[in-house]
Amino acid sequence: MADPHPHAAPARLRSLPSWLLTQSSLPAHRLVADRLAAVGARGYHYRLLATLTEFGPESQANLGRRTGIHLSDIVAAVNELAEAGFVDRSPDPADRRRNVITVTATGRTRLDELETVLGQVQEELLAPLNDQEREQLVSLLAKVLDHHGRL
Amino acid sequence: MADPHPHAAPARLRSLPSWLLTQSSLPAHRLVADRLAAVGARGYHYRLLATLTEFGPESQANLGRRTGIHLSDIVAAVNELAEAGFVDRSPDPADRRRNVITVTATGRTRLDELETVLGQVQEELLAPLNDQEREQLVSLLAKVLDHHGRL
DNA sequence: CGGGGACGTTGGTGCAACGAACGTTAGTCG
DNA sequence: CGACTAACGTTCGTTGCACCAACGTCCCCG
Repeated sequence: MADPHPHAAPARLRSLPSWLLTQSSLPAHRLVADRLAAVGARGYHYRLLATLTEFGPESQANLGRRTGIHLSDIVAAVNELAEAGFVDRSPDPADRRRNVITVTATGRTRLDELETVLGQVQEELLAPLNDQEREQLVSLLAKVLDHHGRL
Repeated sequence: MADPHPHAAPARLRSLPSWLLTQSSLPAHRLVADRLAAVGARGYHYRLLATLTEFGPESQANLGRRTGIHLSDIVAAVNELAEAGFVDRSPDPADRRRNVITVTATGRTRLDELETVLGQVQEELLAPLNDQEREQLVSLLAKVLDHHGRL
């Protein structure tokens, strides 16, 4: 037996934050996408519904800024949500350039549904961490995220 | 002024580990890709060079397992590295299915070079974190990563 | 009232991860 | 020894997400 762990990653990578970050984002993303797909949703849907219920009706441009979703992708996602009856898209009477997006009652139900799914995903994703470690991770990542991009 | 922070992300997202992970992996990935591109390299190159210098010559399949890079992508990356003279690809006399990849002297120099670049990237990426926090982050992410996929 | 700038929409690009298929070679087991 | 299974390397193609470019519409301000 030459190497007891022929699959082990090199130490240089295992201590490289940027690598750890991008690598662990893969299972995270996959889990989220799969579980949401199982109920016919996408990550964008949750992001939008969550933002709308927290801040109230907003324009698509603002939704893009809050969620980090590109404007052109917002269009498609809102189309899907509107078609399913989860949100309402209506022109802003005060500014006819804008569309005002509003969550519907069934949209709020949908959000709850997705929230349950995502709760299970977090559990699966962070299984090896205890509660304190999870809080630490969230806090650390939030700091990093704040430092780049969004305020 | 209705909302002092029209760009702020909703609290639901800001406390959702899977979202924080995928979001913060974006600047990380972008920084790495850009800085490496500036010296004519890609993330794959560093991963491969680091693995080879740490474990010695290995087959492409094993490199794939260690680095998490898909076999078909290994081919292309090794082509690039070999063409630049950073690695040597030769058939394994003991097993003619395999290619044995070996780092060259200039390859080791190249690794040092990339390591310097990546060091600066980490600094930039983790700027808001102190040393202890960085260690925590690395430790937490390693746990998560170990739990999924690679041992 | 003219011009710069924001908004929404469409269509297309780039890239990393992944999947499928194939020829070749090793190891195994009747 | 002969057949079957599995691993390796290679090529080609696909997917999914973030992003860019261009356009028409409309607001606001000087």
